[in-house]
Amino acid sequence: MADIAQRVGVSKMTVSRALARTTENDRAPSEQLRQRILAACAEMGYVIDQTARTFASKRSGVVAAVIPSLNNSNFSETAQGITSALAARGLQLLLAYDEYREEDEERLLRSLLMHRPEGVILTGGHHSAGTRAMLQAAGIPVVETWELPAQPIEHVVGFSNAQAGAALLRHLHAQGYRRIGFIGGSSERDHRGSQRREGVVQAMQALGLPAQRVLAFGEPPLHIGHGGQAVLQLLQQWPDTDAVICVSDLLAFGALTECQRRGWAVPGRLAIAGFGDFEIARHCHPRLTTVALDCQGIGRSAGELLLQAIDAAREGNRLPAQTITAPFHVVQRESS
Amino acid sequence: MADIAQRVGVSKMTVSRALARTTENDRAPSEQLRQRILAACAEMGYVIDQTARTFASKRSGVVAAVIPSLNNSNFSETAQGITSALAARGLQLLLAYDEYREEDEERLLRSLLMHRPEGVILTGGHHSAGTRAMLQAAGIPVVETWELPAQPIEHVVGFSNAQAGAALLRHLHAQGYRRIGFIGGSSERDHRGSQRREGVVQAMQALGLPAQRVLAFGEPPLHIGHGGQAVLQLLQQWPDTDAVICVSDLLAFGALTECQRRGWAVPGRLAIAGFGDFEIARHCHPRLTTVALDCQGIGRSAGELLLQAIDAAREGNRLPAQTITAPFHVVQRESS
DNA sequence: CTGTTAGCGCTTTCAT
DNA sequence: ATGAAAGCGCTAACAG
Repeated sequence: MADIAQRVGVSKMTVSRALARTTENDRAPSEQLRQRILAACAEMGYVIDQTARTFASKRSGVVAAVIPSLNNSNFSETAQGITSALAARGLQLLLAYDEYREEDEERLLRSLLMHRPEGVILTGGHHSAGTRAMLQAAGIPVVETWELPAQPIEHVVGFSNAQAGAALLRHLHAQGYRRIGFIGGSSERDHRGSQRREGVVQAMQALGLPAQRVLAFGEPPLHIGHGGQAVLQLLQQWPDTDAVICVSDLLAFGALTECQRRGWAVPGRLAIAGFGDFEIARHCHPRLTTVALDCQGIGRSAGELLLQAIDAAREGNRLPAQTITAPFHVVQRESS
Repeated sequence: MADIAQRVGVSKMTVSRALARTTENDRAPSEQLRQRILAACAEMGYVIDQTARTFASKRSGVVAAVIPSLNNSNFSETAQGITSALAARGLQLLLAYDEYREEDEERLLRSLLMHRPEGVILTGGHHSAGTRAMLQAAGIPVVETWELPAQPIEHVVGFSNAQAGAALLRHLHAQGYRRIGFIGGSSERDHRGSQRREGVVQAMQALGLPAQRVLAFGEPPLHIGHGGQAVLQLLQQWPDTDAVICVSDLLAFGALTECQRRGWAVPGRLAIAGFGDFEIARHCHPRLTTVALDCQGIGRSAGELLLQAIDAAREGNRLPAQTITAPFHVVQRESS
């Protein structure tokens, strides 16, 4: 920066101001001078050192987020939503993923906090005491997403996975299906999946349906392949099943193709419904009945909420804890 | 850190050494003391400030990568491969994506370089003069992936997309198909797609096949839906086409389901082949003939290569430019 | 609109 | 094995 300053014939401080966003009590140099300075930077290939800037200003310009997996289009869409919200204000997203290993979340969060993010976005509402303590100590705003936690850390942008599951079950019931099964993951690692299952089971019971046809199959992250194996097991165990709800569209698609390979008509022999409205659900044949979510919208809202909280924090205030409920709706398609 | 030091009754420097990895000329305190220091950190919720550490040591512990899109499983697998290679050495991945807008790459790279990464991984081999200049000025090791650039910036982990396209064309030819079409993106934005197309066209010509059935359809990122529209247009224009190569499995899947909706047998009426061996290609019905790549392996190799280069740089040396060729192979499945 | 001074929290270097 | 001093590149605060 000193080199640039010397080259242009001004002080370091003027260069600093030309490269920074203008604040109220620290006004920018003239536009003409600024252009000369930018030109000098470009010529010399100078890129300002964000590390030093962060260090001096105590503002990292970074937001940290933890998602379960990159390889799930739902979460990568949420990440894109976050990115777009932050980009509008020049903040960077530092993204980490734990492949559904929640025991890793703490370690991951620690290494994220070392980078002094100005805010944190988490997926889900189940977090260890250690995680909560670290966030508390960091004293930065937090948004939890994708669920509606009973005891939120602070802000929330989510929806009730249980209600969404129940809505889908009631939809199939209204279509006339009565011997409905559910396929999900075998562990408690995927809390959102478990909540959907509970919502489905409760809705079954409320409608007086038998609620045994519930299969826990495979460890998250669940892939397409799991769906095929699971549907075979389901039909072997309860051959008269007439419809199945899958914990995600990926599983539903796997179930669908397995049925096609066996020559079982979907929805004639078995109706299939998924969850998430993945791109594949809108395009496979037959198209999948599913629950549509605005994944990118969840990310965008979370990002915008965090921006508000960060703005407040920069001015020494604290944004009161907010909970934003994201919409979902059942989409009726050809598979049921 | 001073607080911790005071609490334990040592100097800041001893705390610093307890928290740092031991270097040769700067040895760690006794294990017992170290444990006392770590305990004090945990008690006080202290997390070391990576910003200050980076600033003082001139080592960020960060590697930056640019991929075209998060929403493409090929690239997110590569990102996972990079992450796993870096994690082994405690380095963080700072990931950015440009949604195939190469004009954004420069802007993206600038904001990445501000974080003073110790190395950079790029996707593809087509980069602007500005990008090259910035990387040159940054003086850090660079790995390009997913292509074999004619003039690499430095290191490369990739494969020839043209050869891969040609191999797939020859495979279909060997199966007996003669009126083969190609569906790809309409712009030059996706260089890898263009290279595949060129490989396919050259192989057609080499085999004496007519090479007109080449459709450029839609702007990247191409989705499943594009495949369906494109295959309709292809068959409308050249009704006697007996096989089609799609620039990615996503397009191929879209083409497949469109055929199914129209009642066209695949491969009876039209054989379909994709590219990338996405999960969907292994599970749809019929399964897709495609070109399999080790996406995660590309990421892991790129990460490991970069680690070597970073190690060399830390010791003041420079790793000679290396090119690693990643494998691909045609996978014959039911769709052709 | 521009400049000067001090210092952010840590590691490097050198000393003991 | 541990400590003291210096300083990394930038911005805040204040001065003009």
